[in-house]
Amino acid sequence: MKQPNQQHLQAIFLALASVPAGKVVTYGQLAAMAGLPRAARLAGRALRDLPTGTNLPWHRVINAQGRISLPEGSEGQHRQQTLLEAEGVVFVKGKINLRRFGWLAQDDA
DNA sequence: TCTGTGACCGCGG
DNA sequence: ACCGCGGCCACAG
Repeated sequence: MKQPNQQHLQAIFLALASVPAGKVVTYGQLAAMAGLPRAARLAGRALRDLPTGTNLPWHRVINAQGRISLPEGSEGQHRQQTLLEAEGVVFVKGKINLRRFGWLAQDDA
């Protein structure tokens, strides 16, 4: 019997745990950090399956457009934005400037 | 084995 | 800047 590849999810969670507060990463970057370059969707699935009371910084993961990937107006979306703002992340018109808050993307201006 | 689905990504129009 | 389309990876039926 074949059970879900928890190895990959494990790697993703590990990478996620290494993301510092006040910084964010995209699903694609997170997957890459976990050693899965083209598995952005897997990262998304991993977070979706994540339990509610997890201690992992799931909220520091956003899409490549600098936007929160949860349904607009959903509770999760609002909670994620609130958590990020509490860490100092700034939203401009619903979007985050990855140049400033992206962990891998070094800031400049 | 083949088809459909998803907290994604990047390119064009 | 918004929308649509194809591509990608892993999983479920």
